[in-house]
Amino acid sequence: MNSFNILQQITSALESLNRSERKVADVILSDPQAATRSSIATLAKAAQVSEPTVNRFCKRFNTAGFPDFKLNLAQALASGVPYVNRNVEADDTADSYSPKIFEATIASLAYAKEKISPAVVNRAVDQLIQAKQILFFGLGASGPVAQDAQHKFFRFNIPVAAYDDVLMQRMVAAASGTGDVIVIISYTGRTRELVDIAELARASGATVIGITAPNSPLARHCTVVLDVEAPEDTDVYMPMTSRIVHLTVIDILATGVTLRRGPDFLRHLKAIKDSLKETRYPAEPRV
Amino acid sequence: MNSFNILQQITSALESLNRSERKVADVILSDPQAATRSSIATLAKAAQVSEPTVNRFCKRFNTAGFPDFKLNLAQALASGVPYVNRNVEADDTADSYSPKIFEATIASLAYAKEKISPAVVNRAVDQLIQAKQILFFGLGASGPVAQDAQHKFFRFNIPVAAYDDVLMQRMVAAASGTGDVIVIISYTGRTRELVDIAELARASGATVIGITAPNSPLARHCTVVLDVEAPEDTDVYMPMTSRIVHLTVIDILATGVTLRRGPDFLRHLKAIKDSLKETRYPAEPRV
DNA sequence: TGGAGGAGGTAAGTTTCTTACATATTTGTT
DNA sequence: AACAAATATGTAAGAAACTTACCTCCTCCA
Repeated sequence: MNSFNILQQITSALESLNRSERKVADVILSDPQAATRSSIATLAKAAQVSEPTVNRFCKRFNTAGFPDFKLNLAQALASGVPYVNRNVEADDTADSYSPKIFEATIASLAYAKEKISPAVVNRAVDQLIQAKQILFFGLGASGPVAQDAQHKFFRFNIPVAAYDDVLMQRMVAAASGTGDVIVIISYTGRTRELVDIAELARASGATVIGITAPNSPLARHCTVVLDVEAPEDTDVYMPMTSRIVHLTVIDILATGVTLRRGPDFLRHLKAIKDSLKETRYPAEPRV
Repeated sequence: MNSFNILQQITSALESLNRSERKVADVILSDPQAATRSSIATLAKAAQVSEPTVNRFCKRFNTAGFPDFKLNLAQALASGVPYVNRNVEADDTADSYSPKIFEATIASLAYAKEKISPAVVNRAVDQLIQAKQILFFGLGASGPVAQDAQHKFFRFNIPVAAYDDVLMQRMVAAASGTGDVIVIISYTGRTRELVDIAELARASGATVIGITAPNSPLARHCTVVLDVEAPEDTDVYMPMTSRIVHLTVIDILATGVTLRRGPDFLRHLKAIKDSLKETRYPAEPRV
């Protein structure tokens, strides 16, 4: 991977640049989009430095030269990953905070996309496909994620349930056994109760799949861990992007299970979907 | 905007290209990433055509020339928007379906980001901030979304509830009145029951905010409609990306309400968050 | 079968980028 | 304070990349 987002690199290196390079950086940051379209001569003139200075600037950021630099810049801009501090600020209006929230969400998905290990996904799907019963556990903001997962997996006609309170989770974990798969969803992986419950479930012989932070206490008690790294806490004291990544991981698991089931199974899903038709107003013709 | 995604344009224009240009297109599509790094000479050689042919190819796609073309290409690649048919296929493995799912999710968020109207967000926040009581309604896959919203808005110490079954929704809608805000979440906007419920709620004097498809039957009965356009049904008979967009819209509404409440309120949120500390294992030092 | 029009190539010209080298500026040392 | 060393920046030439103008060849139709 492309050593993530050259714009951020520039921003964070600003202090350590010397005078001329600083001028170049300022010009680029003031309008990165324009920078991608301009020639080295234009940019040098705008920054009031010589062309080789711009070239050296590019090399400092591990690019082959100016054209390569522009390419990286273009990609950084297109990736939707914000380059300056794009946290929501107290004086933001709807114009500014809604794109910020979309961007932050997109950025964490892009990050998770790179980080997720297909091998681990496969192992999780292996377990799910063999399960006699699947149980989804989540607390707080992860409660609805567990519900959502139940809603998805219910269609596989395997017994499936979701629990969002500690007492039920504990009882169910204790009562579980070989062939049961418990999927625990936790952003931090540091909720004591859930760690206990994972331990309990393992002791009873159940398989535990964790959708949680890598190397967390919870992760250590799981049979399979789907790492979802906890990004910095950019939101206003509420879990926002994390649960969306969790949901996407659930989608991936559901897709994995669907594909393993093969084409006959797709027909079964279609039947379920069709059964909803009558509850709906007919679709209107597209304009 | 950049007349979205040059790779898709190339793919769809494939048929209409003449022999040499077709060769160029093939080389580019076979490894677009490589194309962004190569010179016009390299690419011409790879496609076994002359350099001007490549140049003409670029101009055909409304770019100024080869460098500009490469820039567009780089952005298309980085945007995460898939360029070929990136639907999950029956023979996909975890290597291929997990990135596809991430990409599809990112693409719908990117789309929604452009489509959402800050003015409408503002009107929705206006309603929510004045609400005596907020109620979130969702059925099926939108049930968990409503739960999630409840979980978020609960922190605002306004009375808030979520309902995911039709009977309760109907009763609550009938019992509602002025000052109550009902947020109805529906992907299609064509579920008969929910349309009835919206009508009922309006008749009782409640404000109805819809997070649903534009111009749908449901949308017509709402006080404020947050459009979330229904993308083509790319997933395997399950709602996937739609509910993630809905959740993000909820995040935006919650953020809007938080900001309107002002700085004192942030302290209140922090207190709630801190209250969870004791239920956790301490964070481990970062490596 | 010949001519018109399009497709594609050649080669020269132009722009853009890079390198080598020279000059200036800063920093540290005595 | 003054000099040396290291670093920073610019100049100019050369190389690479890109574009344009023009020419040839092929195809298709009368």
